[in-house]
Amino acid sequence: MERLRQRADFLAAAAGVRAPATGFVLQVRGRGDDGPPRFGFTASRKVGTAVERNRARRRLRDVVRRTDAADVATGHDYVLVARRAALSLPFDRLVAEFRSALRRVADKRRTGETGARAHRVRGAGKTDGTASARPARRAQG
RNA sequence: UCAGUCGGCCGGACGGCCGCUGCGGCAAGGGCCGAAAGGCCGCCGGAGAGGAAAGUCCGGGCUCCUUGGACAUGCGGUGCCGGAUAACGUCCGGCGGGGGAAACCCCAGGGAAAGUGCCACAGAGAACAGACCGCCGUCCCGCCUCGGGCGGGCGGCAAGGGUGAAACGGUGCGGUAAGAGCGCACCGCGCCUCCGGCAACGGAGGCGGCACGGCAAACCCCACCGGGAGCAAAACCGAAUAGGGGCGGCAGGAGCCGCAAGGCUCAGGUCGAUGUCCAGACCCGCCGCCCGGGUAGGUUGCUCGAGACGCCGAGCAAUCGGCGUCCUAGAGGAAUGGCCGUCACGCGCGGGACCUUUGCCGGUUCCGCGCCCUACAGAACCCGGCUUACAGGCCGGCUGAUACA
Repeated sequence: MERLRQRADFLAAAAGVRAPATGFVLQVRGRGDDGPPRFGFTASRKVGTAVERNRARRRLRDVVRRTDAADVATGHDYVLVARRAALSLPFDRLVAEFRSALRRVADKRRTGETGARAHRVRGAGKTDGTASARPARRAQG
């Protein structure tokens, strides 16, 4: 997994498409090339103390690591902004939320529209039933 | 065993799957990103948060700044004595004062006879203090139920009451009209001498009749210490763009001066919604190359150090010396983890057995289920301290009580 390091990259992603969830807010920006996707993680002071911020960032990092491939587009930067719930939510729930958020973001980018379509997309994310199938396939490879 | 007190230590364990960071070794040829500097990509091995990593309150190392140094002034800090230390406001050992039955704990603990200032309220009186109640008189006046009493005047008194944080030292005896260091003894206080101690200070003796209230976290005085900023310090490498300097090539209307270089004048272009005129400001060339400063960015600084552990020695101790062994996190939108299982510890609920009891309560142990699945908390240049936070647990010293021997 390639990580975002420069402050400018984070600022650019913040201006892109966003998809809120209980545990985090996902922000995506197309870079305009076809390199590998990159990920950044942010946990502000609002999340809690230094210990809690580190823990939130590490959990989100592993959420991304276990999801990989499929819904992630090449040539895009993804930033996960941690919320306080990222500390207490069950891990499986976070993984499901991340898949849902990825799908919503992809829809938004395809239609070029935001706002009105978000309701339908959020409903589609809840019916996602492939949560347990993906890690199993990973184990074979 | 219980109660208290002081000090030290630990602060989950094991395993599975999947990851991260840097180090060492092996490979050494290539690929990718970038304009460059530089970065990333392979396999194996071992390593990877704390006692406070925290607050950023003191003290240092290190780096840069004032050209460098000295002194003075100002400002800030510290404040019993001795020792430890690189240094400290830290630590150790003492001294003095206060608390406790004791172990032990607490103290911002220099100077108030260098000066200035403040001491509210209450109270009669508060800093060369003071008669409100009261006590006393062989003094004077008046009245009466007349060897006495009452009231008033004059005078004496700081013992008692009352106020206050504090009232010209306390207790006792003598003394007196009543009283008072007025006199005496003891205690306190001040001064002097001697003795003990490196010293803070302690002890003894003598003298003084008591003067010298408190506040210096009020100004101040005295002694000692301190230049400022901080790793986003700082060093090196180094784009794009704008601007600076230099070199070369090409272009350069008209007139005048000049051999020439060049100079002057008139033209030329840009500026306001547009055009003309006037005034003003600016440009007064274009292209290529080179140089230096410097921003983004990159690399270094970055972990071998007042280092850790063990043994021996010195010292009451803080600590110091010697010898041996070891290398023990180095990130940078920030690695040191995520998920799961088993176990331990703790807490709660239910049940069984045993001890105790009339019984309840209580204690021990076993089983099952549930909870927390750990508290406080995450290195950010590095050390020495201080302060604050902390579930639970372990060990030891000392004091007191009880039991046994």
